[in-house]
Amino acid sequence: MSDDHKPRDLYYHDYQYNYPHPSSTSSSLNQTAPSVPESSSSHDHLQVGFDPMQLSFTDYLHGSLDYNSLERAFGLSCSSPEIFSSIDVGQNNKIGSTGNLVDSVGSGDIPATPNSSVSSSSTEAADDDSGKSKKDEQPKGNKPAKKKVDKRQREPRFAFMTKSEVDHLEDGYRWRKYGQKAVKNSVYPRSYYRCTTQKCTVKKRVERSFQDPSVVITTYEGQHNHQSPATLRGNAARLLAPSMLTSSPPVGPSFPHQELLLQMPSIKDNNRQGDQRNSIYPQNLTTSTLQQLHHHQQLPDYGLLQDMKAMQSV
DNA sequence: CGTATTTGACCGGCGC
DNA sequence: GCGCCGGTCAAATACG
Repeated sequence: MSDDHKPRDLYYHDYQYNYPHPSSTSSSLNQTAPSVPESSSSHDHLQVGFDPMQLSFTDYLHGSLDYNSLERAFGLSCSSPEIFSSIDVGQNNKIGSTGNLVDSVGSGDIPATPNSSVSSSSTEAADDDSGKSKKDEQPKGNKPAKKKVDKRQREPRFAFMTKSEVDHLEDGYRWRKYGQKAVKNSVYPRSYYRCTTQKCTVKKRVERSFQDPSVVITTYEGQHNHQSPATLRGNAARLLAPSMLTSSPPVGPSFPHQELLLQMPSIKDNNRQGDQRNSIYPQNLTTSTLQQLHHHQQLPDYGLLQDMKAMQSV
């Protein structure tokens, strides 16, 4: 009962934002890329000079509108086997391989900079196979009329590894926690969130790496079909400090600035087999890139471009 | 009082 | 066929 001493709270390290000023921790992403072992060797190791000032974590979320396109845009087709193999959700697993996942990053990719946060991410082709689709809306208690219609209708996933003190990162959207489960290879539980927007079916999982507690793995599943509450209140600003604009969660002062090491996982299967073609370090994710995506995919506006433009103007 | 979170149970896929 | 495990539900509880 109560509330304060639940063991689980331990997992939620105090929500403290020790993050320095964004500007102070900008750019270091490049440093992570190189740490990737042999990997790149000769392939296109896209090193991402991800500039937080141009694109924020939130943007990635928006970018998730179309993982495939992003993938394409980034030229992901190559990569570092190591990171990918572990992060790759390809098989019927889930990014849950926390241990490995983090290991890759935590071991050498992540600068031990306490203040700076680094994250990596990966997407999963819509062709997910876990097939855990069980029931989407039918009550489980009763006899569901339809059983497995949408058998494998899994949404694409997009995972982020973020070095952060807070488990639940503010991304501008409102989430409702609907479950928490202990993960097999981790002492930390995995939390399940769902976008609170009515028709939005986006879900996200948040778990902390047990090997490196400072790393939080956030996996987004699905695409928002609406603008983020934060966006509605202000674009540019939101990108820099989403939480400040979100009136909802009483979170800290600002979103811990992080640099992302984006990893687009392979579309899983296909021909990869532990080879070498998966992962990546995205190139600079610039406005143009997004615009391209936007254009190619004819994505709804969702304010993404506006955001980007706003950012540029800033 | 309304909303969000917690938490145990349940479901279904997968590997053995 | 059985057990394990991830994912989700929903009642109970906490909180503002």
